Amino acid sequence: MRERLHARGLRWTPQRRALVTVLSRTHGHVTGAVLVERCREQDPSTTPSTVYRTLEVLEELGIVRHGHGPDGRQQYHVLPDAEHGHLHCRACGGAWEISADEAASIVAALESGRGFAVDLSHVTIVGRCRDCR
Amino acid sequence: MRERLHARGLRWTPQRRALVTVLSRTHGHVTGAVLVERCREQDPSTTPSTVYRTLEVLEELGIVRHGHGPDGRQQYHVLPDAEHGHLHCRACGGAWEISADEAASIVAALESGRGFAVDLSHVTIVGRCRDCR
DNA sequence: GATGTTGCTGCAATACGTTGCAATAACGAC
DNA sequence: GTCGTTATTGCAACGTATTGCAGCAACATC
Repeated sequence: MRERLHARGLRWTPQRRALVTVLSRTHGHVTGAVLVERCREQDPSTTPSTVYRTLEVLEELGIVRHGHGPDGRQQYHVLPDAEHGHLHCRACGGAWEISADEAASIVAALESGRGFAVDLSHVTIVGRCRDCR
Repeated sequence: MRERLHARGLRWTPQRRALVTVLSRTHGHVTGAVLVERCREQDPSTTPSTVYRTLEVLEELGIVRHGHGPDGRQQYHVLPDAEHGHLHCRACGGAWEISADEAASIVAALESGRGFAVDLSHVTIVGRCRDCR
Protein backbone atom coordinates (compact mmCIF):
# COMPACT_ATOMS: atom_id res chain seq x y z
CA MET A 1 0.00 0.00 0.00
CA ARG A 2 2.64 2.44 1.03
CA GLU A 3 4.48 1.89 -2.23
CA ARG A 4 1.40 2.49 -4.30
CA LEU A 5 0.74 5.77 -2.59
CA HIS A 6 4.33 6.93 -2.84
CA ALA A 7 4.39 6.04 -6.51
CA ARG A 8 1.83 8.78 -6.96
CA GLY A 9 3.40 11.28 -4.64
CA LEU A 10 0.85 10.53 -1.93
CA ARG A 11 1.59 9.91 1.73
CA TRP A 12 1.20 7.02 4.08
CA THR A 13 -0.35 8.39 7.24
CA PRO A 14 -1.62 6.75 10.43
CA GLN A 15 -5.17 7.64 9.46
CA ARG A 16 -4.83 5.90 6.13
CA ARG A 17 -3.24 2.90 7.75
CA ALA A 18 -6.20 2.67 10.10
CA LEU A 19 -8.73 2.73 7.30
CA VAL A 20 -6.80 0.18 5.27
CA THR A 21 -6.69 -2.09 8.30
CA VAL A 22 -10.42 -1.76 8.76
CA LEU A 23 -11.02 -2.48 5.09
CA SER A 24 -8.81 -5.55 5.17
CA ARG A 25 -11.08 -7.00 7.82
CA THR A 26 -14.20 -6.14 5.91
CA HIS A 27 -16.17 -8.55 3.79
CA GLY A 28 -18.94 -7.76 1.37
CA HIS A 29 -20.47 -4.31 1.38
CA VAL A 30 -20.19 -1.55 3.93
CA THR A 31 -21.68 1.87 4.06
CA GLY A 32 -19.45 4.87 4.49
CA ALA A 33 -20.97 5.52 7.88
CA VAL A 34 -20.02 2.04 9.08
CA LEU A 35 -16.46 2.52 7.97
CA VAL A 36 -16.24 5.77 9.87
CA GLU A 37 -17.58 4.03 12.92
CA ARG A 38 -15.11 1.17 12.66
CA CYS A 39 -12.22 3.54 12.26
CA ARG A 40 -13.40 5.28 15.39
CA GLU A 41 -13.24 2.02 17.27
CA GLN A 42 -9.57 1.88 16.45
CA ASP A 43 -8.94 5.56 16.93
CA PRO A 44 -11.74 7.59 18.49
CA SER A 45 -10.29 10.81 17.16
CA THR A 46 -11.04 9.81 13.57
CA THR A 47 -13.06 12.38 11.67
CA PRO A 48 -15.52 11.60 8.87
CA SER A 49 -13.98 13.97 6.37
CA THR A 50 -10.66 12.17 6.57
CA VAL A 51 -12.27 8.80 6.10
CA TYR A 52 -14.31 9.88 3.11
CA ARG A 53 -11.36 11.62 1.54
CA THR A 54 -9.19 8.58 2.05
CA LEU A 55 -11.84 6.39 0.48
CA GLU A 56 -11.72 8.63 -2.57
CA VAL A 57 -8.00 8.14 -2.81
CA LEU A 58 -8.30 4.38 -2.40
CA GLU A 59 -10.93 4.29 -5.08
CA GLU A 60 -8.60 6.07 -7.47
CA LEU A 61 -6.00 3.45 -6.69
CA GLY A 62 -8.53 0.76 -7.41
CA ILE A 63 -8.52 -0.61 -3.85
CA VAL A 64 -12.20 -0.05 -3.26
CA ARG A 65 -15.25 0.68 -5.35
CA HIS A 66 -18.38 2.42 -4.30
CA GLY A 67 -21.97 2.37 -5.38
CA HIS A 68 -25.22 3.47 -3.78
CA GLY A 69 -27.79 1.48 -1.89
CA PRO A 70 -31.50 1.73 -2.65
CA ASP A 71 -31.67 4.76 -0.38
CA GLY A 72 -28.82 6.43 -2.19
CA ARG A 73 -26.29 5.98 0.59
CA GLN A 74 -22.75 5.04 -0.19
CA GLN A 75 -21.77 1.43 -0.24
CA TYR A 76 -18.19 0.38 -0.52
CA HIS A 77 -16.77 -2.95 -1.39
CA VAL A 78 -13.21 -4.03 -1.22
CA LEU A 79 -11.39 -5.54 -4.13
CA PRO A 80 -10.31 -7.94 -5.45
CA ASP A 81 -13.86 -9.22 -5.61
CA ALA A 82 -14.80 -9.74 -9.21
CA GLU A 83 -16.58 -6.78 -10.68
CA HIS A 84 -20.28 -7.06 -10.07
CA GLY A 85 -23.50 -5.13 -9.85
CA HIS A 86 -26.09 -5.05 -7.09
CA LEU A 87 -29.66 -6.07 -6.68
CA HIS A 88 -31.85 -4.79 -3.85
CA CYS A 89 -35.27 -5.92 -2.81
CA ARG A 90 -37.40 -2.97 -1.82
CA ALA A 91 -39.65 -5.16 0.29
CA CYS A 92 -37.35 -7.34 2.38
CA GLY A 93 -34.21 -5.26 2.11
CA GLY A 94 -32.25 -8.22 0.81
CA ALA A 95 -29.24 -7.67 -1.42
CA TRP A 96 -27.56 -9.80 -4.03
CA GLU A 97 -24.71 -9.46 -6.42
CA ILE A 98 -25.02 -9.62 -10.16
CA SER A 99 -21.98 -11.25 -11.66
CA ALA A 100 -20.30 -9.82 -14.71
CA ASP A 101 -21.51 -12.86 -16.64
CA GLU A 102 -25.08 -12.35 -15.64
CA ALA A 103 -24.83 -8.67 -16.49
CA ALA A 104 -23.21 -9.32 -19.84
CA SER A 105 -26.40 -8.86 -21.79
CA ILE A 106 -27.15 -5.59 -20.05
CA VAL A 107 -23.70 -4.23 -20.65
CA ALA A 108 -23.67 -5.42 -24.24
CA ALA A 109 -27.05 -3.88 -24.99
CA LEU A 110 -26.03 -0.43 -23.83
CA GLU A 111 -22.63 -0.74 -25.39
CA SER A 112 -23.77 -1.61 -28.87
CA GLY A 113 -26.90 0.51 -28.85
CA ARG A 114 -25.45 3.69 -27.42
CA GLY A 115 -21.73 3.22 -27.12
CA PHE A 116 -22.19 3.52 -23.38
CA ALA A 117 -19.61 1.85 -21.13
CA VAL A 118 -21.38 0.63 -18.01
CA ASP A 119 -19.60 0.91 -14.69
CA LEU A 120 -21.06 -2.32 -13.37
CA SER A 121 -19.79 -2.00 -9.83
CA HIS A 122 -21.69 1.25 -9.44
CA VAL A 123 -24.97 -0.24 -10.59
CA THR A 124 -27.74 -0.92 -8.12
CA ILE A 125 -31.03 -2.26 -9.36
CA VAL A 126 -34.02 -2.03 -7.08
CA GLY A 127 -37.16 -4.09 -7.25
CA ARG A 128 -38.81 -7.05 -5.59
CA CYS A 129 -37.27 -10.45 -5.15
CA ARG A 130 -38.89 -13.77 -5.87
CA ASP A 131 -39.95 -14.35 -2.30
CA CYS A 132 -41.47 -10.93 -1.81
CA ARG A 133 -43.57 -10.80 -4.93
CA MET B 1 -55.63 15.81 -7.46
CA ARG B 2 -57.88 16.79 -4.65
CA GLU B 3 -60.22 13.93 -5.45
CA ARG B 4 -57.40 11.41 -5.47
CA LEU B 5 -56.23 12.49 -2.06
CA HIS B 6 -59.72 12.51 -0.60
CA ALA B 7 -60.36 9.06 -1.97
CA ARG B 8 -57.67 7.86 0.40
CA GLY B 9 -58.68 9.96 3.33
CA LEU B 10 -55.85 12.41 2.72
CA ARG B 11 -56.08 16.17 2.70
CA TRP B 12 -55.62 18.87 0.15
CA THR B 13 -53.55 21.58 1.79
CA PRO B 14 -52.00 24.81 0.51
CA GLN B 15 -48.52 23.26 0.86
CA ARG B 16 -49.51 20.30 -1.28
CA ARG B 17 -51.11 22.56 -3.80
CA ALA B 18 -47.88 24.54 -4.04
CA LEU B 19 -45.78 21.44 -4.68
CA VAL B 20 -48.19 20.09 -7.25
CA THR B 21 -48.10 23.43 -9.03
CA VAL B 22 -44.33 23.37 -9.06
CA LEU B 23 -44.32 19.82 -10.36
CA SER B 24 -46.77 20.64 -13.10
CA ARG B 25 -44.33 23.21 -14.42
CA THR B 26 -41.42 20.79 -14.20
CA HIS B 27 -40.02 18.85 -17.11
CA GLY B 28 -37.60 15.97 -16.97
CA HIS B 29 -35.76 15.27 -13.74
CA VAL B 30 -35.42 17.40 -10.65
CA THR B 31 -33.59 16.83 -7.42
CA GLY B 32 -35.43 17.05 -4.14
CA ALA B 33 -33.44 20.12 -3.22
CA VAL B 34 -34.52 21.94 -6.37
CA LEU B 35 -38.14 21.20 -5.64
CA VAL B 36 -37.76 22.57 -2.15
CA GLU B 37 -36.20 25.69 -3.59
CA ARG B 38 -38.93 26.18 -6.17
CA CYS B 39 -41.62 25.78 -3.56
CA ARG B 40 -39.84 28.42 -1.54
CA GLU B 41 -40.06 30.80 -4.46
CA GLN B 42 -43.79 30.46 -4.29
CA ASP B 43 -44.00 30.43 -0.53
CA PRO B 44 -40.85 31.32 1.39
CA SER B 45 -42.15 29.68 4.52
CA THR B 46 -42.01 26.22 2.94
CA THR B 47 -40.04 23.70 4.97
CA PRO B 48 -38.08 20.77 3.52
CA SER B 49 -39.73 18.14 5.66
CA THR B 50 -43.13 19.02 4.31
CA VAL B 51 -41.92 18.90 0.73
CA TYR B 52 -40.22 15.54 1.13
CA ARG B 53 -43.19 14.09 2.95
CA THR B 54 -45.54 15.33 0.30
CA LEU B 55 -43.35 13.81 -2.37
CA GLU B 56 -43.67 10.48 -0.60
CA VAL B 57 -47.42 10.79 -0.68
CA LEU B 58 -47.42 11.74 -4.35
CA GLU B 59 -45.21 8.79 -5.10
CA GLU B 60 -47.67 6.47 -3.44
CA LEU B 61 -50.36 7.95 -5.60
CA GLY B 62 -48.22 7.35 -8.64
CA ILE B 63 -47.89 11.05 -9.48
CA VAL B 64 -44.11 11.10 -9.26
CA ARG B 65 -41.33 8.55 -9.16
CA HIS B 66 -37.93 8.93 -7.65
CA GLY B 67 -34.55 7.45 -8.25
CA HIS B 68 -31.01 8.46 -7.34
CA GLY B 69 -28.45 10.33 -9.35
CA PRO B 70 -24.87 9.12 -9.66
CA ASP B 71 -24.09 10.87 -6.39
CA GLY B 72 -26.96 9.16 -4.64
CA ARG B 73 -29.13 12.24 -4.38
CA GLN B 74 -32.81 12.03 -5.03
CA GLN B 75 -34.14 12.68 -8.46
CA TYR B 76 -37.81 12.97 -9.13
CA HIS B 77 -39.65 12.81 -12.37
CA VAL B 78 -43.24 13.57 -13.01
CA LEU B 79 -45.61 11.17 -14.64
CA PRO B 80 -47.13 10.35 -17.00
CA ASP B 81 -43.82 9.89 -18.71
CA ALA B 82 -43.50 6.30 -19.79
CA GLU B 83 -41.63 4.18 -17.30
CA HIS B 84 -37.93 4.39 -17.96
CA GLY B 85 -34.50 3.94 -16.44
CA HIS B 86 -31.59 6.36 -16.29
CA LEU B 87 -28.13 6.51 -17.70
CA HIS B 88 -25.48 8.85 -16.31
CA CYS B 89 -22.11 9.67 -17.72
CA ARG B 90 -19.57 9.92 -14.96
CA ALA B 91 -17.32 12.10 -17.10
CA CYS B 92 -19.55 14.75 -18.63
CA GLY B 93 -22.45 14.50 -16.24
CA GLY B 94 -24.87 13.92 -19.08
CA ALA B 95 -28.06 11.98 -18.46
CA TRP B 96 -30.27 9.93 -20.73
CA GLU B 97 -33.35 7.85 -20.37
CA ILE B 98 -33.56 4.16 -21.07
CA SER B 99 -36.91 3.28 -22.50
CA ALA B 100 -38.81 0.26 -21.31
CA ASP B 101 -38.21 -1.31 -24.70
CA GLU B 102 -34.50 -0.84 -24.51
CA ALA B 103 -34.48 -2.20 -20.98
CA ALA B 104 -36.58 -5.20 -21.87
CA SER B 105 -33.63 -7.54 -22.09
CA ILE B 106 -32.33 -6.43 -18.72
CA VAL B 107 -35.67 -6.84 -17.06
CA ALA B 108 -36.28 -10.17 -18.72
CA ALA B 109 -32.87 -11.54 -17.76
CA LEU B 110 -33.33 -10.80 -14.06
CA GLU B 111 -36.92 -11.91 -14.14
CA SER B 112 -36.34 -15.33 -15.61
CA GLY B 113 -33.00 -15.97 -13.94
CA ARG B 114 -33.89 -14.89 -10.44
CA GLY B 115 -37.56 -14.10 -10.39
CA PHE B 116 -36.60 -10.53 -9.65
CA ALA B 117 -39.03 -7.77 -10.64
CA VAL B 118 -37.03 -4.73 -11.62
CA ASP B 119 -38.32 -1.31 -10.67
CA LEU B 120 -37.08 0.31 -13.83
CA SER B 121 -37.83 3.88 -12.88
CA HIS B 122 -35.54 3.57 -9.89
CA VAL B 123 -32.62 2.29 -11.93
CA THR B 124 -29.65 4.52 -12.60
CA ILE B 125 -26.73 3.15 -14.51
CA VAL B 126 -23.46 5.02 -14.33
CA GLY B 127 -20.62 4.81 -16.80
CA ARG B 128 -19.11 6.72 -19.68
CA CYS B 129 -20.95 7.85 -22.76
CA ARG B 130 -19.83 7.46 -26.32
CA ASP B 131 -18.34 10.93 -26.53
CA CYS B 132 -16.41 10.71 -23.29
CA ARG B 133 -14.74 7.39 -23.86
C1' DG C 1 -71.68 28.14 11.05
C1' DA C 2 -69.78 25.46 15.00
C1' DT C 3 -67.49 21.08 16.39
C1' DG C 4 -64.70 16.91 16.65
C1' DT C 5 -61.28 13.86 14.30
C1' DT C 6 -57.16 13.10 12.84
C1' DG C 7 -54.10 14.03 8.92
C1' DC C 8 -50.53 17.71 8.29
C1' DT C 9 -47.31 21.15 9.26
C1' DG C 10 -43.27 23.30 11.24
C1' DC C 11 -39.70 22.93 14.40
C1' DA C 12 -35.76 20.92 16.26
C1' DA C 13 -32.64 17.32 16.26
C1' DT C 14 -30.21 13.76 13.80
C1' DA C 15 -27.75 11.26 10.09
C1' DC C 16 -24.83 11.11 6.09
C1' DG C 17 -21.56 13.47 3.08
C1' DT C 18 -18.86 17.35 1.25
C1' DT C 19 -16.03 21.46 1.21
C1' DG C 20 -12.91 25.59 2.57
C1' DC C 21 -9.25 26.71 5.26
C1' DA C 22 -5.41 27.07 8.51
C1' DA C 23 -2.26 24.17 10.97
C1' DT C 24 0.20 19.87 10.87
C1' DA C 25 3.27 16.33 9.66
C1' DA C 26 5.22 12.98 5.86
C1' DC C 27 8.70 12.81 2.98
C1' DG C 28 12.90 13.79 0.28
C1' DA C 29 17.16 16.33 0.27
C1' DC C 30 21.02 17.93 2.65
C1' DG D 1 19.27 14.90 12.47
C1' DT D 2 17.43 19.29 10.37
C1' DC D 3 14.84 21.74 6.93
C1' DG D 4 11.61 22.90 3.31
C1' DT D 5 7.78 21.48 0.50
C1' DT D 6 3.28 20.35 0.14
C1' DA D 7 -0.03 16.48 0.85
C1' DT D 8 -3.15 15.70 4.71
C1' DT D 9 -5.61 16.45 8.69
C1' DG D 10 -9.22 18.36 11.76
C1' DC D 11 -12.45 21.76 12.38
C1' DA D 12 -16.38 24.19 11.31
C1' DA D 13 -20.01 25.12 8.34
C1' DC D 14 -23.02 23.70 4.93
C1' DG D 15 -26.20 20.70 1.90
C1' DT D 16 -29.45 17.03 1.57
C1' DA D 17 -32.78 13.99 3.64
C1' DT D 18 -35.33 11.85 7.65
C1' DT D 19 -37.84 11.59 12.02
C1' DG D 20 -40.43 12.64 16.58
C1' DC D 21 -43.53 15.53 18.46
C1' DA D 22 -46.82 19.15 19.74
C1' DG D 23 -49.95 22.30 17.76
C1' DC D 24 -52.74 23.36 13.80
C1' DA D 25 -56.21 23.11 10.38
C1' DA D 26 -58.96 20.23 6.62
C1' DC D 27 -62.78 17.93 6.35
C1' DA D 28 -67.17 15.57 7.44
C1' DT D 29 -70.97 15.98 10.32
C1' DC D 30 -74.41 18.18 12.53
